[in-house]
Amino acid sequence: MLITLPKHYNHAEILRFLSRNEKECLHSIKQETIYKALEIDGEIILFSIDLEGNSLKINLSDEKHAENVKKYISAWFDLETDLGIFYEAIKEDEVLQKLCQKYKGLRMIGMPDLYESLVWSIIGQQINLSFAYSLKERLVKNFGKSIHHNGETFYALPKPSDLANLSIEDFLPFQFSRQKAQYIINVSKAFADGELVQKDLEKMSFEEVHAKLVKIKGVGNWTANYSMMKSLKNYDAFPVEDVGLHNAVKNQYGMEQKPSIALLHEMSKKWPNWRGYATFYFWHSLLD
DNA sequence: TACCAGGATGTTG
DNA sequence: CAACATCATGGT
Repeated sequence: MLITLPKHYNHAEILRFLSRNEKECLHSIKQETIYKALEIDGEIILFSIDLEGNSLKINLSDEKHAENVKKYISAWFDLETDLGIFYEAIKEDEVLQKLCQKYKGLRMIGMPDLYESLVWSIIGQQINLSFAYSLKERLVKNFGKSIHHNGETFYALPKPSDLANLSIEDFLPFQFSRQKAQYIINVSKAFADGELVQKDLEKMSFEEVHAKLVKIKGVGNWTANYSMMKSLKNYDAFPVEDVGLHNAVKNQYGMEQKPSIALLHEMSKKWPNWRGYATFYFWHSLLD
């Protein structure tokens, strides 16, 4: 199966982003081939992605899920967005424009599954990324399904129902704080009980979705915006409290101190309608 | 060793 | 409503 690539597409930068942490367990990369396992309808499937000319070549463990996988990859690598519009929108900002030239064709690597982005952002709250990856790895390997291929094991994210009925104590051996464990249980219950349905949220306004998300204990403004930009294609969702964004902005603009929230709101006026995409590009600059 | 980490919530003044 | 405490531990 082939997926034709859009106008601006930079596979090298996408690979660089996907390789940013060795402990990443929800996909893996060997010899520039990307592997990912997904749980669909209770069964686990594995697919791989290779760049081939102006297309992505996809190999599947089970052809009957071809359409699902194609849609997944399109959302994961954000293949539908016209990046030219983004680059045009931010041209008033010379610093960001320079980043856009440097990473031209980098697409926002999303999380097509809203549950994944919520769990991941809760894990990442207030701890360093390295530790966050360790926590995610323990969660996935202990509660997620896995599939073997060529002597390797690939893991899929646990489903909400896998975690919804756990207790806080079940998380403690994996070094989750009680608070973090409770937050993840809260989100899992919201999905398992049908309180959050991604397909429904995709039709709602920013304000409606934001309100529904922050109603869950453990989901604040940062988490809601992070998930909306990574999973709901809300490219203006702005996780303004993000420490990584603060550090990247400080570096890129050569500031003495990290910017305040108020200053970031002011600066982001030069990224109209694309504050989330801008944030993603700033995050990417941390890999340089 | 102290301080920070891709925050959120509850309490206090 | 703003400031502070708490979570809890890895990384530097």
